[in-house]
Amino acid sequence: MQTNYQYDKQAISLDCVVFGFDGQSLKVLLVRCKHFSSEGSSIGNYKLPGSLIANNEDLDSAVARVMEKRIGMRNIYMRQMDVFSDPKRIQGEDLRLVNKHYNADLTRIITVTYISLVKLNNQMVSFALKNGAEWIDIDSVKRLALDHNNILIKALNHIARQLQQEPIAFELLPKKFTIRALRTLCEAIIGFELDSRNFRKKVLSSGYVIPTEEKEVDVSHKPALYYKFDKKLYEQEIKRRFKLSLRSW
Amino acid sequence: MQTNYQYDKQAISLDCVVFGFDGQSLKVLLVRCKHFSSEGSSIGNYKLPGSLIANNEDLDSAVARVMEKRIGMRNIYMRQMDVFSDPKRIQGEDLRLVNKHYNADLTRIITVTYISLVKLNNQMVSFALKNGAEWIDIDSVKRLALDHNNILIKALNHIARQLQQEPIAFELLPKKFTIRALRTLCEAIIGFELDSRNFRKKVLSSGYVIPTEEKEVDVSHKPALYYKFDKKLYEQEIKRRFKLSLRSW
DNA sequence: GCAAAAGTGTTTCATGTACACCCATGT
DNA sequence: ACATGGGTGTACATGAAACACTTTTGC
Repeated sequence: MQTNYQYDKQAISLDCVVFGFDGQSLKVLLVRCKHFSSEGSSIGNYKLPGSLIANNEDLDSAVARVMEKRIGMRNIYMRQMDVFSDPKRIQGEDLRLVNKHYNADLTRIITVTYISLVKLNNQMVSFALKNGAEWIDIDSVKRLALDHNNILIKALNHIARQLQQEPIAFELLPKKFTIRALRTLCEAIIGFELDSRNFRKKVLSSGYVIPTEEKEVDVSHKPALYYKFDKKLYEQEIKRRFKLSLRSW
Repeated sequence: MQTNYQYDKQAISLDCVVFGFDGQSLKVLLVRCKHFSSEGSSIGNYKLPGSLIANNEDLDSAVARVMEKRIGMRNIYMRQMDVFSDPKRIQGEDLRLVNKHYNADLTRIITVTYISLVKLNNQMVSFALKNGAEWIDIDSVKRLALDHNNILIKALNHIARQLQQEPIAFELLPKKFTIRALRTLCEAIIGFELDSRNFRKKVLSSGYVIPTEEKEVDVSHKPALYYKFDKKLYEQEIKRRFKLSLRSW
């Protein structure tokens, strides 16, 4: 392979895997891409929301810009995941369509992927539909544009691991939630069932999931208490555990 | 802020934090940057090894290329860390010097950072010196070029976390090592001391640190056995634990 | 009364932590 | 003999896993 030292035909893009939870199942925000599709292109009906990076913006701002457009909010949870840099990840007809869309003449695009987590509600579902996007059940995702299926799979693995270390679940839940909702969410992310009794104990012994005064209503079983996540207590816990772990290993 | 949609003056670079361990202390590979320094530039005497990305190479190949140049080997441990994308991370005189060096006309550079781990020996120390680089003790690192101090600090935190999850320590140790060497390395990375007796038990109970027949010689205390890391056994262990964790939480 | 999920308690076992003590070597 | 680190063993606390049992609701 001959090394090509031309630096000015490359662009950086971002692609964002936005997860949402509606109390039942884990969903991902996908954008319909009729503009892109054409004969000879591998681009399917859906892609992840994303954008090229403008010259004077940093990645976090660019993600906020895309989120504003697609879900109408800026202040949501987002974290960098990975960089996909295979020079052949977009080429041929796909590359031509992208260049046409952005009025550019690029030879390759490196993409930085992000993960976002949002508390899903009906308003957001209709906002997405009005803006060319759709919340699709994780288990029903079909062929996506470009290498976006790869990115989605990596993102799912990523949050499954992260879930065991950081309190990301609460980014996906409403302020008040039942232990059952939390468990259903965790099960949806990790892909297998948990013992509800041990799960409850583990969660409550964490010290930062706090009961409220409210109960479920109109359920055909014993109504569950609603709980909330106390971020300040969480941060105190983290500090306390860190100190303990300093003593010895 | 006005969004500037010019996409062709951006470049992607990589910067690599290469850690090495010589049995005593943790070191990082730094490159002397006399070419870059000038009045008005924030670029100091040292920077992390790195490069712009050529049009037809992916990031992993580019890292391998840089490693070949700086330490004379391609097949070493390397993993992507983070992307630094602040448009102002390189500007003014710094940017001018970079453009001059690469004969380019860029307005901003986004950098993808990598972490590499190598088994350090005397040959490598002299190879580095011959090639404009130097292995510097982690505790003695001064002001680096651009935002490279930030990158180094993030990398250190990153491996300290990673150490508790993955067997990265063995990438930094020779094939045969004493438990003490392993502990000294871990202490250097996490920054505090560990109980030697419990550490030994934890390591040996892992199942994949295996005693050899050899002992230390010429030490003024009971000579320690040399051990080795068995990667195959490690992978079996991982699978076994994964199965266990599937049962319940 | 029955189904369904909430919520409590108990037993068992594995792992982490602290620390006492003996062993082999060079000086 | 003694200093130094290697190596073994033990006691205690903490937490995970499995599972029995009671409680509260709608039907």
